Amino acid sequence: MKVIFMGTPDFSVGTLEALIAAGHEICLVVTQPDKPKGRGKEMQYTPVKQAAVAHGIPVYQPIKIREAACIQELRKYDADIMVVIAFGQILPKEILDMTPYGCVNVHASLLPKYRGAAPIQWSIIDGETETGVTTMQMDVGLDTGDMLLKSVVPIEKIETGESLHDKLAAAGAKLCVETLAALQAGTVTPQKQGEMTTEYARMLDKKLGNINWTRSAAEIERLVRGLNSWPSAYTHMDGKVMKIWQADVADSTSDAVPGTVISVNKNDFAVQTGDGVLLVKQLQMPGKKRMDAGAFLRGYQLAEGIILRES
RNA sequence: CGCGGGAUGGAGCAGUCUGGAAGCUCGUCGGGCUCAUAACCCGAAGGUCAUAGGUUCAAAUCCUAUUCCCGCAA
Repeated sequence: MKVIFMGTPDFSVGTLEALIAAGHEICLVVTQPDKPKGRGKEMQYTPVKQAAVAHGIPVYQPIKIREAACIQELRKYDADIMVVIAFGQILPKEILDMTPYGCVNVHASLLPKYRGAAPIQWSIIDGETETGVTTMQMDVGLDTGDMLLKSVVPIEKIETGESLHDKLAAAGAKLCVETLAALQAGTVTPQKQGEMTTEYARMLDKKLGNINWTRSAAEIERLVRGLNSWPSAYTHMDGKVMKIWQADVADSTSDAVPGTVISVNKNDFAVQTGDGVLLVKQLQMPGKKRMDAGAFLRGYQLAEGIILRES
């Protein structure tokens, strides 16, 4: 089919490539405007733009897609369908209705659960045992469109936000190709999501990673995994930010106040939480690389009894 | 030119301000002790102190340039 593809981050790239590989004609790629990024504040292409350029596909980067001029621009391509995946802007009804097959969205959860911006990480933080990807026929609501196909992905015990992101991106790419084929063949029946009250997976921000030690060790461990590798969970030691990249829940406990380092071992150290003890396995200090707790302890000689705080 | 930290045996760090013998906690290898050990004791190997210049009697340390890594902010 003749496809207009809309997407921005890494998550979208696999699907774009899969559509190309499946033989669809991508007549236009729409992505967010380039922004200064990184340490030098250099302008950088979005991951989707990089891929599009590599494939020689025209790129369109509107600041506001809902403006009339932008809508006119899209009309010129006379596409059969639009595929939208993590684009980052809300599409107006005019665009949703523009093509014969409408707009298909790939969402990284089993709808209607985890609608919204950060379904991947929240499914880990909440302790779900499985998640997946869903394709839907977009409507004006946020992730409320009728569902087309689903693919289930289990969440492993050691799953991180990043590892799950990669799995779902791959699953989404595959499912999107299948969805287009099914739409074209007319073998798929859109299914209502229902009006169940569902919580939106709100956008991640840095503050979310600030560990509240009065939570349970199990919750903190899930937070650490879910926010790895972005934006990361962290706490403060001696006024410095300590990012925690990997941790385990220990069986032991103590009556120390939450946040207290209750024991320092050879390859990790134990922190009292509101419920249970967390073993810190891998961490990072400002200006330093990620390192195993064992390596950290050799250089820093952490003292038992020190208290980790939220600020 | 957004702000800032860093580069020292295999790992993590100290030493740099106030130039003058390469240090600490580990790891590795050998030996010892032990029923045994990730524990303990003894010993050993291993570093052009990121790179290139400069100052000096003398540079990890001071000056200049370069490369690479990272935190914040966006």
